[in-house]
This record gives sequence, structure tokens and C-alpha cells, in this order.
Amino acid sequence: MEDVRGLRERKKAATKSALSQAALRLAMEKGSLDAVTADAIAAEAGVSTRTFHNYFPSKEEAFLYDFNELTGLLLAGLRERVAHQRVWDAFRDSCIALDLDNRFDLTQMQCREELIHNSPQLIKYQAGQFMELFKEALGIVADATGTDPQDMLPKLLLGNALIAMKTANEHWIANPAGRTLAEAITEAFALIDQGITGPTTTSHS
Amino acid sequence: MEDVRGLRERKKAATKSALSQAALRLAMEKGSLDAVTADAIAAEAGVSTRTFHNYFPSKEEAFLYDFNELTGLLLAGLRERVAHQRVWDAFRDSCIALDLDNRFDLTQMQCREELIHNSPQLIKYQAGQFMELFKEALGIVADATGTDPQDMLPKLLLGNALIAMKTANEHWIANPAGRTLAEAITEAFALIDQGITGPTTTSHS
DNA sequence: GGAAATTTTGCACCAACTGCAAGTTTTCTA
DNA sequence: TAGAAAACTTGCAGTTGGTGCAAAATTTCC
Repeated sequence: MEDVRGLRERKKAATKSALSQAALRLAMEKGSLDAVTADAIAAEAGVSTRTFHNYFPSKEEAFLYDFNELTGLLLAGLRERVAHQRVWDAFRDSCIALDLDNRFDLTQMQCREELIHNSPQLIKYQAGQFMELFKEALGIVADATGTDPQDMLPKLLLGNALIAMKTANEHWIANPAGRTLAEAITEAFALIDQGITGPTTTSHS
Repeated sequence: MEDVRGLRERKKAATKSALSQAALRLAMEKGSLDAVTADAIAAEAGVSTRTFHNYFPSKEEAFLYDFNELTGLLLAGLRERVAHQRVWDAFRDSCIALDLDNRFDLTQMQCREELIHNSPQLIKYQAGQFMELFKEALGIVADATGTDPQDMLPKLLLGNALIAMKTANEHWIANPAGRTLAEAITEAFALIDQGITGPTTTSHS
């Protein structure tokens, strides 16, 4: 009853995961990924430093590994849904379908969030990954709808969707009581949907 | 007729600017900032490598120096306008008031844009600076309107505004013919204003 | 069982970045 | 204006990140 993939493939996936986990664990221990060396991560995972760098170009990439995997799932969901839904709804539903809250432990998500926001390096890397996500999503939308990816409209639409996703996630992680992540996402998308630009005015007395 | 600030301050500003310019010039020469060493930038500006790192923590920061200065201006504009305008309009008008197209040479802006989009490192750093801009803008809005910066609404609003700004800039730089940057910005903000989420649907035949 | 393909690892190397202390330059004050 | 105080520049040593290369170890496939 071996896995379909050979031993080699399974081992590679295992070490990659082990390295990512090690990065996460050590960062939580030290309170910051910046305080963790690539050497330490490799040692924790039981491989050489050189091997660590065969798998990840940097410790930040290792730390964000499964976040990065999720963007793959998100894009796959988008690709599928965009064929028979408005782009906006397709993106929202793909976010919800990720089922983040059931996939990960809440306290661990909170921990990761804090570690990211405490490390300038991690903020940059995560932002960079968002940029890639944006670019790929733009390609998908352009393919599906025939719009020019150079146009402002699809960029604005997708940018807003990304903002909605990120905002909803952050907000729910910081304040998970009383509603599901799916509800938070729905709320964020609905807020933009009904025209976000008006309401927040200054309170002239 | 000396500057109000002493010689020392002027010299510091001059070297900082020289270093930034050197980074830009060398990156354009080599076709990529990644191919330029900190040593080379320091040499080009006529200071030691160590001094370079006294001014900038990385070559990326040096490259993005004036971009970063602009965010200061943008935030100042926002702080001022938000007292008597809707946040949305205040942000848009602050963007326009930056007067980017008159402040910089178009071909140089195009060059910078290309260099950034060809360097994963620069993309990350720029994205990181956007994050900081976002955070500071959020604080300003929270102060001015009394909204909680934890709420989703101001985050969504400001996120959308940032997206609009970035999209308009990119679009105008890639396609400056026939209209001013201010018009492009106005258009982008107007597109979101009138509800961006609906129009782009798939074209079921 | 053993050759071929792939992975792991050590090693050498370059580049980024920082702390520290000594040397320079600017500023301030008497 | 001399000269002390403050601030800036620089070189040096050291840590870390990251890559290319070739040898050793492992897995795969016939």
C-alpha cells in the first residue's frame, strides 16, 4: 500500500514540511524569526544547512511555506469558479472554500500573525507573496473574461478582493468570537460590495 | 545666505541623496539592482561601504528612498485633508497633490517601474513600504474620524484607496498618452466609487 | 544485483550587514 | 579664534545568508 509517488517523493515532501515546521517552532520559541538562524532550522529538522537551502531560498520562505501552498489552492478555486460566477463572487467563495479556520489551530494562527507583524522581513516576504498571488489571479481573470490584464478595472477588482480577504482574515484572527471566518469574509466582501467609499466621513460637529 | 540648517545637515542630505541616485544609476546600467553590490553604490557616491550602511540598511532601501519620501508627503496631505473631507476624497486628493508626473521624468519613472518589477527583492521591499504607509494612514484616519483602527471598515476603505493609487500610477506610467496622471487617479477612484464589484462578469455565450 | 538518476552534504566563496574603536570634520563656546 | 565637545566617517573583525560545485549517499529502475 505504498503511496502512488515513490519513497523519494514522500521523503522530499516530509523534509520540506519538517523544515517549515521547524522554522515555525523555533520562531515561536525565540519570539521572532529574526532571532533564528538557518543553521538552527536545519539542525532542528535534522538535515544539513546546505540541504535547507536546497528546499528554501531563505528562512522566511520556509516560515511562509504553507501560506504559499494555500495561495495555490485559492488560485485553483478561482480558476474553477470564474467560469460560471462573477469574478468578485468567485474570489470570495474561493477564500471561504479554503476553510482556513478548520485547517489550522486558532492559537497557532494568532501566533503566526504576531510573528509576521513583528518581523519587518516577514512582512516584506508575505507582501511579496501577495503580489505574486495578485499577478496570477489577474492572469486567470484575463483568460476567463477576455479582459486585458493591463486595464485598470480588473486590477482594481482583484486588488479590492485581496484587501477584503486579508482584512477579513486579520480581523477574524484577532477577534474570532461570535462568528465563523466564512462570515467575516462574507461581511468584508459585502461591505465593499455596497460601496465602501462613502460612509466613513469626518465627524464635523 | 546659508541654509537654515548647518553644513553638517546639508552634507548628510547630500550624501543620502547621492547614494540613492547612485543606486538608481547603477541599477539602470546593469539592468537590475540585484546585479549591483553595496560596494559599487558606495564607490559611485564616493563614500565607504560602511558609510553607505550608515545611511541605508540595504541597497533596496537606497533605491526606494525618494519613493519613501513621497509617502511622507502623502501622509502629511492626508492628515491635513482628512479634517474637512471624506477619507476617500482626502486620500485621492492627496495622491493627486503629490504631482508625481511633474516631479519626475517620465522615462525615469518607467525605468524604475521596470527595475522594480524585475527584482523580487525590490518588489518585496516596495510592498513592505506600502504596508507601512497603510498602517500610518490607518492611524491618521482613526485619529480624525474616531473609528477604531481594528475595525474592518477603515481598513477596507484605505486598502481600496491604496489599490486605486497604485493601479492608477502603474497604468499611467505604462500608458501616459492622452491624459494626465491626475486624470488617471481620478478615474481609478471613480471606478471604485461607482461599485467595482459588479461589472466584470464572465462572458457566458 | 547493479547501473543510472537523484539527493545530501561539505567546502569554498561572495555579498550583506553590524558593532566597535580610532580618526576626521563640524559645531559650539568662551 | 582656539580648542573642547559632538557628530560623522571609516576600517576591521565577525556573523549570517546564500550559491556553485563535486564527492558521497540514497533511491529507483531494469
